[in-house]
Amino acid sequence: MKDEIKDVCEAEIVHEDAVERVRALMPDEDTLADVAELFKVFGDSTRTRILSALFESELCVCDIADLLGMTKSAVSHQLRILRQTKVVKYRKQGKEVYYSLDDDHISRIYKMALEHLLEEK
Amino acid sequence: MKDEIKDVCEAEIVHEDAVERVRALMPDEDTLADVAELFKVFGDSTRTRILSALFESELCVCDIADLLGMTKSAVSHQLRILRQTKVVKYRKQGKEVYYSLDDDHISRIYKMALEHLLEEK
DNA sequence: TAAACAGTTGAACAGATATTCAACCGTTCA
DNA sequence: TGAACGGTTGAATATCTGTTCAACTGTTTA
Repeated sequence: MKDEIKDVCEAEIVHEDAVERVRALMPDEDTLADVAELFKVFGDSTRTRILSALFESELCVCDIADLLGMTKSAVSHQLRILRQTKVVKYRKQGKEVYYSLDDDHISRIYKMALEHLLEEK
Repeated sequence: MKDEIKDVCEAEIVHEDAVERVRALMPDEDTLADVAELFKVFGDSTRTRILSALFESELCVCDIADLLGMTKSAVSHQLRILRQTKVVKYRKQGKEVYYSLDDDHISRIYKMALEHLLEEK
Protein backbone atom coordinates (compact mmCIF):
# COMPACT_ATOMS: atom_id res chain seq x y z
CA MET A 1 0.00 0.00 0.00
CA LYS A 2 2.87 2.35 0.76
CA ASP A 3 5.10 1.56 -2.21
CA GLU A 4 4.93 0.29 -5.79
CA ILE A 5 5.05 -3.45 -5.13
CA LYS A 6 3.35 -5.36 -7.93
CA ASP A 7 0.75 -8.01 -7.19
CA VAL A 8 3.05 -10.69 -8.59
CA CYS A 9 5.26 -12.46 -6.09
CA GLU A 10 8.89 -11.47 -5.89
CA ALA A 11 11.92 -13.69 -6.32
CA GLU A 12 12.54 -14.43 -2.64
CA ILE A 13 8.98 -15.56 -2.02
CA VAL A 14 8.39 -18.05 -4.85
CA HIS A 15 9.81 -21.53 -5.11
CA GLU A 16 12.60 -20.38 -7.38
CA ASP A 17 13.98 -23.82 -8.14
CA ALA A 18 10.63 -25.24 -9.30
CA VAL A 19 9.73 -22.09 -11.25
CA GLU A 20 13.00 -22.01 -13.16
CA ARG A 21 12.86 -25.70 -13.95
CA VAL A 22 9.30 -25.39 -15.28
CA ARG A 23 10.15 -22.22 -17.19
CA ALA A 24 12.84 -24.11 -19.09
CA LEU A 25 10.48 -26.97 -19.93
CA MET A 26 7.51 -24.93 -21.11
CA PRO A 27 6.98 -24.44 -24.86
CA ASP A 28 7.58 -20.89 -26.06
CA GLU A 29 4.92 -18.20 -25.91
CA ASP A 30 4.11 -18.38 -29.62
CA THR A 31 3.53 -22.12 -29.65
CA LEU A 32 1.20 -21.88 -26.68
CA ALA A 33 -0.67 -19.04 -28.36
CA ASP A 34 -1.12 -21.32 -31.38
CA VAL A 35 -2.45 -24.11 -29.18
CA ALA A 36 -4.97 -21.71 -27.64
CA GLU A 37 -5.91 -20.44 -31.09
CA LEU A 38 -6.52 -23.96 -32.33
CA PHE A 39 -8.71 -24.84 -29.38
CA LYS A 40 -10.61 -21.56 -29.68
CA VAL A 41 -11.84 -22.66 -33.08
CA PHE A 42 -13.47 -25.69 -31.48
CA GLY A 43 -14.69 -23.70 -28.50
CA ASP A 44 -17.99 -22.61 -30.02
CA SER A 45 -21.03 -24.85 -30.24
CA THR A 46 -22.01 -23.68 -33.72
CA ARG A 47 -18.60 -24.64 -35.04
CA THR A 48 -18.52 -27.97 -33.20
CA ARG A 49 -21.94 -28.76 -34.65
CA ILE A 50 -20.68 -27.95 -38.13
CA LEU A 51 -17.64 -30.13 -37.55
CA SER A 52 -19.68 -33.03 -36.22
CA ALA A 53 -21.81 -32.84 -39.36
CA LEU A 54 -18.84 -32.68 -41.73
CA PHE A 55 -17.30 -35.51 -39.77
CA GLU A 56 -20.03 -37.70 -41.27
CA SER A 57 -20.32 -36.30 -44.77
CA GLU A 58 -19.44 -33.58 -47.23
CA LEU A 59 -22.22 -30.97 -47.25
CA CYS A 60 -23.19 -27.72 -48.95
CA VAL A 61 -23.94 -24.52 -47.01
CA CYS A 62 -27.69 -24.98 -47.37
CA ASP A 63 -27.48 -28.48 -45.94
CA ILE A 64 -25.56 -27.25 -42.91
CA ALA A 65 -27.92 -24.32 -42.38
CA ASP A 66 -30.89 -26.67 -42.46
CA LEU A 67 -29.18 -29.16 -40.18
CA LEU A 68 -28.39 -26.51 -37.60
CA GLY A 69 -31.57 -24.47 -38.01
CA MET A 70 -29.54 -21.36 -38.67
CA THR A 71 -29.34 -18.79 -41.44
CA LYS A 72 -26.96 -19.34 -44.33
CA SER A 73 -25.28 -16.09 -43.37
CA ALA A 74 -24.49 -17.17 -39.82
CA VAL A 75 -23.20 -20.51 -41.07
CA SER A 76 -21.12 -18.87 -43.76
CA HIS A 77 -19.46 -16.61 -41.22
CA GLN A 78 -18.42 -19.59 -39.14
CA LEU A 79 -17.27 -21.51 -42.21
CA ARG A 80 -15.00 -18.62 -43.03
CA ILE A 81 -13.27 -19.06 -39.65
CA LEU A 82 -12.97 -22.80 -40.22
CA ARG A 83 -11.56 -22.14 -43.70
CA GLN A 84 -9.01 -19.61 -42.45
CA THR A 85 -7.75 -22.00 -39.79
CA LYS A 86 -7.48 -24.80 -42.36
CA VAL A 87 -9.96 -26.99 -40.50
CA VAL A 88 -12.27 -27.39 -43.48
CA LYS A 89 -11.75 -27.37 -47.22
CA TYR A 90 -14.30 -26.70 -49.97
CA ARG A 91 -15.04 -27.27 -53.62
CA LYS A 92 -17.42 -25.34 -55.86
CA GLN A 93 -19.87 -27.09 -58.12
CA GLY A 94 -22.25 -24.86 -60.01
CA LYS A 95 -24.01 -22.57 -57.61
CA GLU A 96 -23.18 -24.74 -54.63
CA VAL A 97 -20.13 -24.88 -52.37
CA TYR A 98 -19.36 -28.20 -50.74
CA TYR A 99 -17.47 -28.29 -47.46
CA SER A 100 -15.57 -31.16 -45.84
CA LEU A 101 -13.00 -31.65 -43.08
CA ASP A 102 -9.50 -30.77 -44.19
CA ASP A 103 -7.19 -32.28 -41.67
CA ASP A 104 -7.13 -35.78 -40.25
CA HIS A 105 -5.44 -34.65 -37.03
CA ILE A 106 -8.39 -32.36 -36.39
CA SER A 107 -10.82 -35.25 -36.57
CA ARG A 108 -8.74 -37.19 -34.09
CA ILE A 109 -8.63 -34.36 -31.58
CA TYR A 110 -12.38 -33.88 -31.92
CA LYS A 111 -13.09 -37.60 -31.50
CA MET A 112 -10.82 -37.73 -28.49
CA ALA A 113 -12.67 -34.95 -26.70
CA LEU A 114 -15.98 -36.56 -27.52
CA GLU A 115 -14.88 -39.90 -26.11
CA HIS A 116 -13.50 -38.19 -23.03
CA LEU A 117 -16.88 -36.60 -22.34
CA LEU A 118 -18.89 -39.73 -23.06
CA GLU A 119 -16.63 -41.76 -20.78
CA GLU A 120 -17.37 -39.64 -17.74
CA LYS A 121 -21.09 -40.25 -18.32
CA MET B 1 -38.27 -9.97 -50.33
CA LYS B 2 -41.98 -10.21 -50.87
CA ASP B 3 -42.84 -12.85 -48.25
CA GLU B 4 -41.53 -14.22 -44.95
CA ILE B 5 -39.16 -16.87 -46.28
CA LYS B 6 -36.34 -17.49 -43.80
CA ASP B 7 -32.74 -17.48 -44.94
CA VAL B 8 -32.41 -21.20 -44.20
CA CYS B 9 -32.97 -23.52 -47.10
CA GLU B 10 -36.27 -25.31 -47.35
CA ALA B 11 -36.84 -29.03 -47.59
CA GLU B 12 -37.08 -29.29 -51.37
CA ILE B 13 -33.82 -27.45 -51.95
CA VAL B 14 -31.45 -29.32 -49.63
CA HIS B 15 -30.00 -32.77 -50.16
CA GLU B 16 -32.59 -34.33 -47.93
CA ASP B 17 -31.10 -37.82 -47.94
CA ALA B 18 -27.66 -36.68 -46.86
CA VAL B 19 -29.02 -34.23 -44.32
CA GLU B 20 -31.24 -36.79 -42.62
CA ARG B 21 -28.50 -39.39 -42.53
CA VAL B 22 -26.09 -36.93 -40.95
CA ARG B 23 -28.72 -35.68 -38.52
CA ALA B 24 -29.18 -39.22 -37.21
CA LEU B 25 -25.44 -39.72 -36.78
CA MET B 26 -24.64 -36.44 -35.03
CA PRO B 27 -24.30 -36.44 -31.23
CA ASP B 28 -27.10 -34.63 -29.44
CA GLU B 29 -27.05 -30.89 -28.88
CA ASP B 30 -26.06 -31.15 -25.20
CA THR B 31 -23.05 -33.35 -25.87
CA LEU B 32 -21.81 -31.01 -28.59
CA ALA B 33 -22.27 -28.07 -26.24
CA ASP B 34 -20.11 -29.90 -23.71
CA VAL B 35 -17.44 -30.51 -26.33
CA ALA B 36 -17.42 -26.81 -27.19
CA GLU B 37 -17.31 -25.93 -23.50
CA LEU B 38 -14.34 -28.22 -22.94
CA PHE B 39 -12.41 -26.74 -25.86
CA LYS B 40 -13.29 -23.23 -24.78
CA VAL B 41 -11.37 -23.80 -21.56
CA PHE B 42 -8.22 -24.46 -23.59
CA GLY B 43 -8.98 -21.66 -26.00
CA ASP B 44 -7.20 -18.95 -24.05
CA SER B 45 -3.45 -18.45 -23.99
CA THR B 46 -3.32 -17.63 -20.29
CA ARG B 47 -5.01 -20.91 -19.46
CA THR B 48 -2.87 -22.93 -21.87
CA ARG B 49 0.22 -21.40 -20.31
CA ILE B 50 -1.01 -22.36 -16.86
CA LEU B 51 -1.71 -25.87 -18.07
CA SER B 52 1.67 -26.23 -19.75
CA ALA B 53 3.27 -25.22 -16.44
CA LEU B 54 1.20 -27.60 -14.34
CA PHE B 55 1.94 -30.26 -16.91
CA GLU B 56 5.51 -30.19 -15.60
CA SER B 57 5.00 -29.67 -11.90
CA GLU B 58 2.63 -28.86 -9.06
CA LEU B 59 2.81 -25.13 -8.34
CA CYS B 60 1.35 -22.53 -6.01
CA VAL B 61 -0.46 -19.42 -7.26
CA CYS B 62 2.56 -17.20 -6.66
CA ASP B 63 4.75 -19.51 -8.71
CA ILE B 64 2.33 -19.41 -11.62
CA ALA B 65 1.93 -15.63 -11.40
CA ASP B 66 5.70 -15.22 -11.49
CA LEU B 67 6.07 -17.71 -14.33
CA LEU B 68 3.47 -15.92 -16.45
CA GLY B 69 4.36 -12.38 -15.40
CA MET B 70 0.80 -11.75 -14.33
CA THR B 71 -0.94 -10.63 -11.18
CA LYS B 72 -2.08 -13.22 -8.67
CA SER B 73 -5.60 -11.93 -9.17
CA ALA B 74 -5.65 -12.55 -12.90
CA VAL B 75 -4.17 -16.01 -12.39
CA SER B 76 -6.62 -16.81 -9.63
CA HIS B 77 -9.58 -15.90 -11.85
CA GLN B 78 -8.35 -18.30 -14.52
CA LEU B 79 -7.63 -21.02 -11.97
CA ARG B 80 -11.23 -20.73 -10.83
CA ILE B 81 -12.38 -21.60 -14.36
CA LEU B 82 -9.96 -24.51 -14.52
CA ARG B 83 -11.19 -25.70 -11.12
CA GLN B 84 -14.86 -25.48 -12.07
CA THR B 85 -14.28 -27.50 -15.21
CA LYS B 86 -12.34 -30.12 -13.24
CA VAL B 87 -9.19 -29.56 -15.25
CA VAL B 88 -7.04 -28.80 -12.20
CA LYS B 89 -7.17 -29.87 -8.57
CA TYR B 90 -5.63 -28.17 -5.56
CA ARG B 91 -4.45 -28.75 -2.01
CA LYS B 92 -3.95 -26.18 0.72
CA GLN B 93 -0.82 -26.11 2.82
CA GLY B 94 -0.55 -23.27 5.29
CA LYS B 95 -1.05 -19.99 3.47
CA GLU B 96 -0.35 -21.53 0.10
CA VAL B 97 -2.58 -23.32 -2.38
CA TYR B 98 -0.91 -25.85 -4.66
CA TYR B 99 -2.44 -26.61 -8.04
CA SER B 100 -1.94 -29.59 -10.32
CA LEU B 101 -3.61 -31.20 -13.32
CA ASP B 102 -6.65 -33.22 -12.36
CA ASP B 103 -7.43 -35.38 -15.31
CA ASP B 104 -5.14 -37.55 -17.37
CA HIS B 105 -7.36 -37.33 -20.44
CA ILE B 106 -6.92 -33.57 -20.41
CA SER B 107 -3.15 -33.90 -20.56
CA ARG B 108 -3.44 -36.22 -23.52
CA ILE B 109 -5.69 -33.87 -25.46
CA TYR B 110 -3.34 -31.01 -24.73
CA LYS B 111 -0.28 -33.01 -25.77
CA MET B 112 -2.04 -34.11 -28.93
CA ALA B 113 -2.78 -30.55 -30.01
CA LEU B 114 0.78 -29.52 -29.23
CA GLU B 115 2.18 -32.35 -31.33
CA HIS B 116 -0.22 -31.51 -34.13
CA LEU B 117 1.06 -27.95 -34.25
CA LEU B 118 4.71 -28.88 -33.97
CA GLU B 119 4.35 -31.42 -36.77
CA GLU B 120 3.16 -28.85 -39.29
CA LYS B 121 6.33 -26.84 -38.50
C1' DT C 1 -2.65 -9.17 19.38
C1' DA C 2 -1.42 -7.13 14.95
C1' DA C 3 1.24 -7.14 10.83
C1' DA C 4 2.39 -9.57 6.70
C1' DC C 5 1.41 -12.51 3.22
C1' DA C 6 -1.14 -16.08 -0.06
C1' DG C 7 -5.01 -16.25 -2.25
C1' DT C 8 -9.95 -15.21 -3.52
C1' DT C 9 -13.69 -12.43 -5.02
C1' DG C 10 -17.01 -8.93 -7.11
C1' DA C 11 -17.56 -4.89 -9.77
C1' DA C 12 -16.06 -2.30 -13.56
C1' DC C 13 -13.94 -1.71 -17.86
C1' DA C 14 -12.20 -2.86 -22.43
C1' DG C 15 -11.67 -5.87 -26.09
C1' DA C 16 -13.33 -9.88 -28.52
C1' DT C 17 -16.96 -12.43 -30.85
C1' DA C 18 -21.47 -14.51 -32.71
C1' DT C 19 -25.67 -13.35 -34.98
C1' DT C 20 -28.55 -10.34 -37.68
C1' DC C 21 -29.53 -7.56 -41.53
C1' DA C 22 -29.03 -5.82 -45.99
C1' DA C 23 -26.53 -5.66 -49.95
C1' DC C 24 -23.84 -7.96 -53.01
C1' DC C 25 -21.45 -11.61 -56.49
C1' DG C 26 -21.59 -15.52 -59.57
C1' DT C 27 -24.05 -19.33 -61.73
C1' DT C 28 -28.04 -21.42 -63.73
C1' DC C 29 -32.05 -21.48 -66.40
C1' DA C 30 -36.18 -19.72 -68.60
C1' DT D 1 -31.41 -10.77 -71.07
C1' DG D 2 -33.09 -11.07 -66.33
C1' DA D 3 -35.05 -13.57 -62.54
C1' DA D 4 -33.95 -16.99 -59.04
C1' DC D 5 -30.94 -19.10 -56.15
C1' DG D 6 -26.53 -20.44 -53.38
C1' DG D 7 -23.37 -18.27 -51.06
C1' DT D 8 -20.42 -14.38 -49.23
C1' DT D 9 -19.50 -10.09 -46.98
C1' DG D 10 -19.38 -5.69 -44.04
C1' DA D 11 -21.48 -3.03 -40.63
C1' DA D 12 -24.13 -2.90 -36.53
C1' DT D 13 -25.56 -4.84 -32.33
C1' DA D 14 -25.65 -7.55 -28.21
C1' DT D 15 -23.33 -10.56 -25.51
C1' DC D 16 -19.45 -12.64 -23.56
C1' DT D 17 -14.90 -12.74 -21.54
C1' DG D 18 -10.21 -11.44 -19.57
C1' DT D 19 -7.80 -8.17 -16.77
C1' DT D 20 -7.61 -4.63 -13.34
C1' DC D 21 -8.60 -2.72 -9.00
C1' DA D 22 -9.85 -2.69 -4.36
C1' DA D 23 -11.51 -5.06 -0.66
C1' DC D 24 -11.67 -9.13 1.69
C1' DT D 25 -10.58 -14.05 4.12
C1' DG D 26 -7.59 -17.07 6.38
C1' DT D 27 -2.98 -18.45 8.00
C1' DT D 28 1.47 -17.58 9.85
C1' DT D 29 4.67 -15.24 12.74
C1' DA D 30 6.65 -11.64 15.46
